[in-house]
Amino acid sequence: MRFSQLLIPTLKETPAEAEVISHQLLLRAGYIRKLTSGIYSYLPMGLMTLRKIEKIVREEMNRAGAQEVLLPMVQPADLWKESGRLVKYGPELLRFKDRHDRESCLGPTHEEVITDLVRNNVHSYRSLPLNLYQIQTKFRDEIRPRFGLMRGREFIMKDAYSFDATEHGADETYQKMKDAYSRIFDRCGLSFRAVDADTGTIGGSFSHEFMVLADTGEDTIVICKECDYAANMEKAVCVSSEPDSSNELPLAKVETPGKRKVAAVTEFLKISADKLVKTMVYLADGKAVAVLLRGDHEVQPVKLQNFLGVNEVELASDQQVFDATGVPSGYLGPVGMKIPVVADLEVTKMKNFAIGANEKNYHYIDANFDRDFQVEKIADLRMVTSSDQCPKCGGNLDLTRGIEVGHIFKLGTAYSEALNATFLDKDGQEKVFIMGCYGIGVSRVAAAAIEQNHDKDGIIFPMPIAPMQVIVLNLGVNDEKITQASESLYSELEKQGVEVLLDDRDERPGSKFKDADLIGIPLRLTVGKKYVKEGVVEIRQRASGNVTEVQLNKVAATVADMIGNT
RNA sequence: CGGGGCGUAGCGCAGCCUGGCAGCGCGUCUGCCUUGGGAGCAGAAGGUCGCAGGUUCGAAUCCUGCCGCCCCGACCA
Repeated sequence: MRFSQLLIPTLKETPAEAEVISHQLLLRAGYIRKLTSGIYSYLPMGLMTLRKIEKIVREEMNRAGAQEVLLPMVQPADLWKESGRLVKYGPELLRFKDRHDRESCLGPTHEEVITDLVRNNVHSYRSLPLNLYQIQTKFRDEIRPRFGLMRGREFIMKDAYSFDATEHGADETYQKMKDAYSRIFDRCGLSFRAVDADTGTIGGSFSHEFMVLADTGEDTIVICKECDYAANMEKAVCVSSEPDSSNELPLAKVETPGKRKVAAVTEFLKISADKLVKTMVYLADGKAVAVLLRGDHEVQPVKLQNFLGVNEVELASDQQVFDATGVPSGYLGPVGMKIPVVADLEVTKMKNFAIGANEKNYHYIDANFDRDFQVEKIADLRMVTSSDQCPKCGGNLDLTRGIEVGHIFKLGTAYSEALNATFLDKDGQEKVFIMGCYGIGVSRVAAAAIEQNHDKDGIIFPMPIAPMQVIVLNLGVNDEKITQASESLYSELEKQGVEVLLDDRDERPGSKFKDADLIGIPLRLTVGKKYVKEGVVEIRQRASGNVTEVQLNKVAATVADMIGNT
């Protein structure tokens, strides 16, 4: 393809609206343009990259035995009523009425549609297992779209759904998908980890997220430095300390005038934060519940939410705390607490700690669990910290940022039961399908790849997902010899099946070099002065900056070699 | 939805406080010149100053309402 004829509107300056590097570079390199908040047009270069990613996804999905389908984007609301998600999914599901006043919605995901398809067309265990996938535009009316392709409202997703006859089979399918995903992200040249994750609104029994490691990621993940343990913060298991074996001292009430925050109380009492238990009040679906936590720990809201079995937890305001407990916030404690109390596991290991006395300006010291108070339930409710130990091997943990590019769920029978999707098993019994679902944010992969591969000059695409493999710079469009060499090189490479972009624009060399760096094509061939003088073409690798000069007739072979090796 | 910021040429911005000819840089177009890291000179095109209303002799500027965009938070594959 010729640069002069392609729509590649590169920008010299960074658009003000772009905050993260992938967004900035996608705009500057002419890959995408915004239509409105969270909704983007893909220009030729952007689309080429998406197609590259899709190709890898298709190959690996097909290899894993999945079949490609294409499901409707517009879906009847009735189907969502049937699954119970019309309400549960919330305003993120874009709803509208058609001309006949029929309630419809734009598909944010396709569990309902696929389950409907399968229940109507698959009736026997003989057809199982079955794994169907599609690559399609999804629409989710995100509360706050941001960071360009990282969190759009409209985005391209590969979603797959599996149907198995047995638990064992479903687990095997899940593992197959996990392996396929690892191969996909490997082939995309990404540095990633598969982490234990919460199942969220999709539901199901367990799941893994595939996280690309990047500082601009929206999620924090915890990874073990010594073994392969990795988990989302919402799921990371906190290993509690050995129980403190000190002798229990008598409970004593002390005056702590105006000391409310952990830092103020511990300073006043001359103790460290790990010798204090704080009492946090949360509203769980509107009902107040107190959570006990070591002073230097934080509540992990999703753990709390799942533990309590509620849809929503929210930290109570000072006023709400007072209304619920009759105690001003800052002096709350478990002794004589009016609302239900749950405790983080770590609290049960502590001895002789300080707590609020449920009375303004007073705390207790040398409180002890069980002796001085009881709680309703105990669980791992806190946020893991970098000083925690790996639950698997006891090694040191690292907290790092990640971009979620894939998420796989073992759904179990949640949808097949809701939609009554059944098959006849070997034994003649009617059974519900055991399902799994598996998503990849294709457009997000492109953004994640850029977050991970760029420098001050622009994008550095890994070869497998670069829009093109090679760019040829004709530095003398008005010089017959240079132009002739560029053209013959261009057509020779194309003949060999190399994806090549010829910069045949009448621009000065500087602009061509800058643009080539910006758009991130892995190999750059320069035909210019040196060709006229010495008959050589310069080959430069975008990633390493390594330069080699070779005679014109050897270029194609050298390039083919380099592509094979990247 | 809460908090903050912004909206002036394709892009980046100044002008607004203190009302009085619509500006700058880059880009675009034409010509000359130049050709290995976003050159130079000369000329040109391009604006409903987000929209609506108000105040005023006069509004990009002051007031009111609305719309849109970005960031933080809550929320979310």
